Amino acid sequence: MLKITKKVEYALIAIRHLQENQDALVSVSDLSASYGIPKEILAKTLQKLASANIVKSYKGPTGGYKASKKIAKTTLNDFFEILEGPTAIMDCYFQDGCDHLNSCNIRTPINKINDSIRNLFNNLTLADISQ
Amino acid sequence: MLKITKKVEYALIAIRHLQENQDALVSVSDLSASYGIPKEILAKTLQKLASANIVKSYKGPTGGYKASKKIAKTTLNDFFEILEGPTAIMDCYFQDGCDHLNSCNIRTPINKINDSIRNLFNNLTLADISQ
DNA sequence: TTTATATACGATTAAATTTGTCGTATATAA
DNA sequence: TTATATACGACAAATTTAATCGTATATAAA
Ligand code: FES
Ligand code: FES
Repeated sequence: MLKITKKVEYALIAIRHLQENQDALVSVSDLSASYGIPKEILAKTLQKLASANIVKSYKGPTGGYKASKKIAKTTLNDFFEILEGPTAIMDCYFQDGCDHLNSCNIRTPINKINDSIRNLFNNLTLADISQ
Repeated sequence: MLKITKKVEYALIAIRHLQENQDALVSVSDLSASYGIPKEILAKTLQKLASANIVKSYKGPTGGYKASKKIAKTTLNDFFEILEGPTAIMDCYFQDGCDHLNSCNIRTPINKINDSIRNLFNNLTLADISQ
């Protein structure tokens, strides 16, 4: 219930490390070894962050990842959605029909809760939660 | 990721129904049939709400549940915690040791995010999200 | 007093989601 | 040419959530 995934947890760890070592080029193997994170999962996670320009990737030997300038300004909502898709406490929030078709009496509360959470995450940046 | 459970969904449906029919005594069978919810799950869910005095229960034939006066003032956080235990995006929030022992670099961000969410839920009542 | 129907509660099974692994391709510095 | 890094997709294991089953207890009505 309302838990974040390991993917997001691992991404946070990686991002924090890259931010604290701004100019270093860090490989997945290094991060994986330092923090005890399965290499393949972390790799795929960083690939997603790279394609969203949150981090920069460099291929080949001596390659790895660096923090991008965009990183601090990124909102929590964008960060989560890059990794996990739309932020919603129920799937129906982003769908046309609702799960209960005829007799749904929770559309209003579900939307209110979700709006509040999205509003919260849209107004918190990765920089905000780091200090 | 950050989803609510069916238990909470079912509880919301039941609560909304009981609030809209303040004086009626509604049985689990009725609710279950009206909204297409598995009876046993809904029963256990309402039992939890009853022991927290969110709803009142009446045994025997013609028995059922009623909304209590406490219901509207209940915060979202209390409501969630009655059904699902402590609100936390990661288990370590409520534990002494953290999951990464030596090399945890995400304690601050995890706590900030969780504090924000708990603050949000503590300041929203069931009445707030219903209108 | 008997019977039917409701809540109460624990144990177990089924389904869905999340987490982790494996295999292969491509880029590039040495 | 070779070793090492990112990139990406398919699959398997593990965990969590959802649903079912079984039994006990209370109580209104016949
Ligand atoms: S079930 Fe989500 S709005 Fe009806
Ligand atoms: S893992 Fe949660 S605080 Fe370290």
